[in-house]
Amino acid sequence: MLIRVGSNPTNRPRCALDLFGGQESFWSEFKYPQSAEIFGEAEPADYIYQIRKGAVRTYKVLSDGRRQIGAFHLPGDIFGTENGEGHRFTAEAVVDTTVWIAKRRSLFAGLAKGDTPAANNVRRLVARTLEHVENHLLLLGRQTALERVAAFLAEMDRRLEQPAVMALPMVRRDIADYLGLTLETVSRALSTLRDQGILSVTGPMQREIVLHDRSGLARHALSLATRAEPAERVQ
Amino acid sequence: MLIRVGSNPTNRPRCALDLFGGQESFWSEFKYPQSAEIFGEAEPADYIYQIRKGAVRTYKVLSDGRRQIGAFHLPGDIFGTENGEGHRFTAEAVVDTTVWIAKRRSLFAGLAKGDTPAANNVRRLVARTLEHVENHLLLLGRQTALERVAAFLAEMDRRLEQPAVMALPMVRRDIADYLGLTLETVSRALSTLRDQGILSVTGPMQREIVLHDRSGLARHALSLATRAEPAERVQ
DNA sequence: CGACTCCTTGACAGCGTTCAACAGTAGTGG
DNA sequence: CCACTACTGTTGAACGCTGTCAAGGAGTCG
Repeated sequence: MLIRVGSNPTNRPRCALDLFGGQESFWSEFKYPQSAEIFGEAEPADYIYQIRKGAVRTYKVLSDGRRQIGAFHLPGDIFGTENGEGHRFTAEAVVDTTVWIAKRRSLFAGLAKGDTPAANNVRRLVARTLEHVENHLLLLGRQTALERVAAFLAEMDRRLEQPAVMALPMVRRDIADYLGLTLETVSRALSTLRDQGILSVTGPMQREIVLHDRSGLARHALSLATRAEPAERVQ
Repeated sequence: MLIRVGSNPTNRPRCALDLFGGQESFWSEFKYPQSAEIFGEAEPADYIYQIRKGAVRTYKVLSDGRRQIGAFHLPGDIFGTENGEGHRFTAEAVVDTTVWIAKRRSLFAGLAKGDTPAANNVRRLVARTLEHVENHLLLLGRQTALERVAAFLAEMDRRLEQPAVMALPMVRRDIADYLGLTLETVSRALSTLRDQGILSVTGPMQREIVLHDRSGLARHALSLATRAEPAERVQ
């Protein structure tokens, strides 16, 4: 149905997230069922969101249906921090998801009043967003399918704090649309890594990954060139 | 040699760019010859730059030499506005380039003091950067070679304000590294558009483009899905 | 049980890359 | 001025990575 489904917004837990540098702010808790749209592209950006539980994908869609997922957001992550007039992505719950929502007005009001700790935190947040999307440019423009999947797994492993079993919340098509591939290619890359002994794929829907060889994975996920050792242009 | 080559930084024209909302600031003029490095990845970001003349490319490089250009900057554009500790891109002059440079400290000092016009301008600048890079994600992840080249030409046409003859400052390899393609594929796409009568390629180095059919070009450069007309997923 | 979704795997095709040849241009030094 | 070299761009041919199409198994849900 993709309509906004929220719990009663009147129960507002007071949660002083460090985003505000000690200034207490009011956040409302909302719940979205799997595949529910949290906000749509070009909608006014009135709130910012922090995930308590679940996962969210933000994406753009071309007129013929091709989709590019810009990011996955996991518990603790803050999203919806667009600086402009409205959202530039659509946000959907990957699985049943609980978020805390705060009005942007209060946030930027504090920022405009010279609340430098809050301002710095917001800037750091935007900087992280920018850094992620810029690294993703390099992945989408210049890496092979195997490198992309390895980079994705390494990213998830890091963000989930290297669990013994990595439970991916998203389906193969989501991964594919995040990496600019097809779901078949993602599946094949996972099989390749499995055949190399780098990981195991388990779970009822094959969505649990056990990493046996993190350095082997890192060998597939490329690193940036260092200034000390200038890269020879291959071609 | 790629070392910083600057004119005497002591001559400082006073230029109140509207970035500061009327607050006058001091900018120094610098000149960089073709292919000179303006700043390197991970260098401290002490200055911001506005282009007076020429063009600049910002890029990342993988350890094996694969390069992804994140953006081209043209006269009037401001770049080097990273929020974090240091630059996350390398910036090079595409051709002989003149820039105005301002110290970041003065800029963010005004921002922290609650200078809301300046703060809003900086935010708008970062928002534009974010918007461009997010659209580029969609291009790199989900568009064909012809669509990418058409989108690039449409972008340059718009930014150069639809000149009769579009003089591209960058070589084919730069375009390819911006679009995630090879230079041969870029050349082939240009030939295809030429054979379709959409443009002509002229000039001594084939770097002058005359657009005959902008709507024909727009037909190749895809548009985002609209909310009113929900996209049927193709596959 | 039946319909549906999700995932894997195989066969094949195609788009873009790779490799190569050639032409035009710019820069350099005699 | 001209030869020489390096760089840039176009085009052709072949290859290969990834997409497309298809089949089948496993899990989920009513």
